[in-house]
Amino acid sequence: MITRQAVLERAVALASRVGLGGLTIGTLAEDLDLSKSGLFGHFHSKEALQIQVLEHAAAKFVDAVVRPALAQPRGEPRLRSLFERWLDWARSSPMPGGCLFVAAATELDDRPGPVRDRLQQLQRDWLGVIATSFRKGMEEGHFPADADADQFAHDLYGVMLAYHHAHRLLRDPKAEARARHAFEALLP
Amino acid sequence: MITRQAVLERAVALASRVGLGGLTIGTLAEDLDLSKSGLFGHFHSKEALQIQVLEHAAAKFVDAVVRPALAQPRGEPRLRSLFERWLDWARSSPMPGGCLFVAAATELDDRPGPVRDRLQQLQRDWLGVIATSFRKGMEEGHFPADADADQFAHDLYGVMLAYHHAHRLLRDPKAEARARHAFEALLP
DNA sequence: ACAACAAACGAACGGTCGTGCTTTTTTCTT
DNA sequence: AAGAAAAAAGCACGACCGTTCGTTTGTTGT
Repeated sequence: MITRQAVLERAVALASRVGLGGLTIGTLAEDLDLSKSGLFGHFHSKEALQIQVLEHAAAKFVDAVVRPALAQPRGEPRLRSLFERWLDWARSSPMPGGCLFVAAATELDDRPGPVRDRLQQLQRDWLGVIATSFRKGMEEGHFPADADADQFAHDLYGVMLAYHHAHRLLRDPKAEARARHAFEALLP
Repeated sequence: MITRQAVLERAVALASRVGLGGLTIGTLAEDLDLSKSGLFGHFHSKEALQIQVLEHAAAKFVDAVVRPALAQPRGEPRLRSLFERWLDWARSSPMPGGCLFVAAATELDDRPGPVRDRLQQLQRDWLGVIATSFRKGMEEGHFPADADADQFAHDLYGVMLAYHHAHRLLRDPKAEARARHAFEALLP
């Protein structure tokens, strides 16, 4: 018997390469040495599978990026940790095709439905984590009191997206250095 | 008879919504009131269609963004024009699903082949246009002499990607204001 | 030992995919 | 107006899609 966790683990890896839409029940089943119908029984529709893939990836993301960063001192060190751990995440072996959320964002941005809705919320949450961290930094006096935390979160995510683009599509060896440079320039 | 230009026009619009992979010969044919095989005859494989869609979109991009901006005075005004026209482009009616290149970038970043190669080159060219414009600005004395033009191009594209994400996935009404704010903060 | 249960299977369904063939229709040239 | 060339249509193919169904297998509880 195969555990649901193991299925989702493989599914996340696969979806990071081919997208949530390109993730197919047949190939995923074959990948797990399972019959199509046997796998299908675990979830009861492809849409349900996609959503659970998102949830699983989100849980992994919290474990790999958010929670460890929260262990850092609030303010700038915590923000820096969030950023560095996101870079690791986007290159980590369980995500061989790059960050699943980045791929899904452009894939689903025009396809209404529960999957898109869930992704939207997850991304809002992520931006919220960044903005909240920044606000804590303002309270600590690390950043000017009139700074805009939501704008910072937006801009920082832009740095991450630019890294993803340079690293994965352009295969630019300088991508990481560029991202770090952009991060430093962003801190007020 | 239907002109190749008209076919590609629709194909670009369709692909901007469903991606280059999601663009299907059947739906495109139906969309054009054409038989599948009749349409297929124009191109001789799906891959060829995808590449020509990229080429057509690139030609439109040059017309809508690059060429008009080159008519502006070199340096900062030209960069500003590039940026503003890119914002228009990403919202323009012929691209109802957002910028095709942004969608294709995450879709193809893990799928080797001629389509990916072509897209890679087009994106390098685009970053090159930005960097060159920035260098002209340095010559004009608009920017510090020790600035890094390639880094600027990378960062500016990050601003654009963040806008795309906020506007299209999150449907954030402030996306445009955020993008403009980020642009101003980026200019050295 | 036996019954209850869930997990996995194999086969099949209606669809759609990309891609070849052959035939009809339209367009262009003389 | 006639014939050549190009465009579109029609049809069929094998492959894969998500999904359903009935059956087999293996585990668990009594």
